[in-house]
Amino acid sequence: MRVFFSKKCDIGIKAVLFLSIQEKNQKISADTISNELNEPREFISKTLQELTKSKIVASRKGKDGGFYLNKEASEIRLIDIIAAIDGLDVFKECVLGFSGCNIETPCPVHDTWGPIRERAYKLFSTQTLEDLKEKTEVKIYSIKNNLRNKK
Amino acid sequence: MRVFFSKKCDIGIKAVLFLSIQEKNQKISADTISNELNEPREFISKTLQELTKSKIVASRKGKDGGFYLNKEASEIRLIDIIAAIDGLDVFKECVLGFSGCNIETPCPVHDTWGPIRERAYKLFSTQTLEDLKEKTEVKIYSIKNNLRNKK
DNA sequence: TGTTAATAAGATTATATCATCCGATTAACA
DNA sequence: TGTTAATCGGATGATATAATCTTATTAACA
Repeated sequence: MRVFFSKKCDIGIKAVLFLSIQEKNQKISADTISNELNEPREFISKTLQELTKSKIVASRKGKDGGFYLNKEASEIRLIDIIAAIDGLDVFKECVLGFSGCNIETPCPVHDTWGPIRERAYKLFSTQTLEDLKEKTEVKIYSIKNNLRNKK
Repeated sequence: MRVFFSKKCDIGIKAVLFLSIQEKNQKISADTISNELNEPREFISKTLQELTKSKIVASRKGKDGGFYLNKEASEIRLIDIIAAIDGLDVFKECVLGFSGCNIETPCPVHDTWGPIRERAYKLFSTQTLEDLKEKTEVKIYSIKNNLRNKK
């Protein structure tokens, strides 16, 4: 079930996080990422293709090909991935779906939602993948272990 | 485009807010609500039917029938409507869609997202429709005026 | 008691999102 | 230079959500 971002966006974030903890410029196949994250291979591949258009990742065809980060991990933020896939409407539109919700004609929770949304935006826009690296490693290794235990 | 809740949930909230500023126990037809909120009549009616099951609103068939609040406005919170339609997963599940995101195996933003989510939950669960009444009136009248100006 | 105007409820259609499939292209390397 | 293994990109299928339609039921009231 969707929480805040679309499934595709979730997948994109996970896949890019996975790439961010690999050796620099190492090419990783969609197949590998799929196995490690336990997400459909084609969905991973489609989503990463989309992210190559916004220059966040790059890809290489052919044998030993795969995906890799197109910038330094310290130059990529989660908000860049979100902007590329879902867009930033979630940080702009009215939380109750009212049209024309702004300071002149605010919805009943406009004032209270504003700061929350701002804080969320900060969360995704201040930290870089480099900042998140340790936490990312811990989480991604736990997925792998979890899968092993289930077999 | 979806922001935080489903379209149906948005519609439910708007419709119940609309009912909350009517004279007590006055029955309002789905048709009227549809016109005032500028939303599809059938969608309004379907959604309110769903909310009758959770006893938030009540309805009366036949001539002069319609929908009305089943409780005092001071006893209904936005979270009650959200729980009835979308459920409360949005306040529980991992914002990045990681499975098993908890204190033991947290996702990279688990710690920072927690307080934001909590604040959002508070926003929807502490204020009642009665508390929001004035703001609701202002917003809903602005929709009507906006529509008139467009004609 | 018949007409009218409303919701109720089930069925259906439309749209967006999610997921998969397959042929074309590409590059490594034997 | 042929084989292999990867992405690319277009097409398609599946599912969930959104929106509509249709018929039944209900209640007011002339």
